[in-house]
Amino acid sequence: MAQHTTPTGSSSVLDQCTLAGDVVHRIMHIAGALRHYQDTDLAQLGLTPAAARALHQLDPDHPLPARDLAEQLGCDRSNVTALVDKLEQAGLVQRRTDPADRRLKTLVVTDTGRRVRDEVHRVLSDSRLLSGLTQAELTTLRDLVWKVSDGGCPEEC
Amino acid sequence: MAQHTTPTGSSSVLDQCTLAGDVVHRIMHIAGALRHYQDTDLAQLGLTPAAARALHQLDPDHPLPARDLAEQLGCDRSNVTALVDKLEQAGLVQRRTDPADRRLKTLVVTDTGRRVRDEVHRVLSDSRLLSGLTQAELTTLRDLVWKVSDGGCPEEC
DNA sequence: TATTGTTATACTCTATAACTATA
DNA sequence: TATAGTTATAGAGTATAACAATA
Repeated sequence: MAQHTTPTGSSSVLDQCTLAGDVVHRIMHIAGALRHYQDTDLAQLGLTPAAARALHQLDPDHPLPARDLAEQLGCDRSNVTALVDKLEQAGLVQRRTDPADRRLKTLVVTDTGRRVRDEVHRVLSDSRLLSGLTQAELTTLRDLVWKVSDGGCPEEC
Repeated sequence: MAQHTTPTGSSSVLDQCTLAGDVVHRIMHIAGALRHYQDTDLAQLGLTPAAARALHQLDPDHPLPARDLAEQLGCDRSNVTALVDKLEQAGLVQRRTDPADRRLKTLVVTDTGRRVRDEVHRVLSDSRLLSGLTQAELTTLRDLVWKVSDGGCPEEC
């Protein structure tokens, strides 16, 4: 890290308490707690967080080339190799060379992988942290987070 | 990772669409996007994410022993050493041995550190992702996330 | 030539264990 | 003996660059 000199006249204003900034801080705090619970539970399934999320992204009914998994995970192709290595060694995924384009290796979820993936999904959907909200509050919160993440209509699900 | 055998009779039920589970997924998605923006902006300040968050935790007006910073960051003492090394090399923080207990080293934020910390705070409060919400929706969202994170009353801030 | 998957390599973040200097 | 900070080390995650096989 380089020696730091004073940036252009930054004010010392502490706008800690803007409404939106406060929401951002709280969301990050909640997400951190959620991730902590998730990672602990994923470890009990014998999976590292990244491997579990890779398995979760795979669709058992529509095998995917590794390139596409990398894109879905938002990481480089080179990382997928190690993740799939782990999943393959655990018997959850199989690599199959695509006969139509032998450069591609499609990732097939095994029967065991299917079951573990369901458990991973359960872990990633665990909502014990939201248990303090009423059903009405949950619905309101869902609509708001959907609006933020711009995911379309909640009814589609 | 160990060879995986079938766990106890797990159902193949796809409860992807429970209300609360959906909210959890969305929160994680939003938090990931927020973190992506934050880490990019923090890098432009010449700071790694962890170093920036360490600086952010420090109170310029109330120097803190490294042990307490570790606790606030939720990580081990041993990691704080490297983080503070970076901050000290960047001229943002100084280590001072506590004369009352020479085992302690208190972390003093320099004048430059104060200014950079303000910028870090601005980055961590950046709410461009929430710009699609009305003021009323923001207020509702704040109340809900406060209730989830059980942080007390919003008015205190 | 361009693309896929792989390998080699490096950096960040985090944890554990052992060491030191203080108390 | 107990605690604070440090060091050494290891694992996980992610990135870039170069390579072999294939298109």
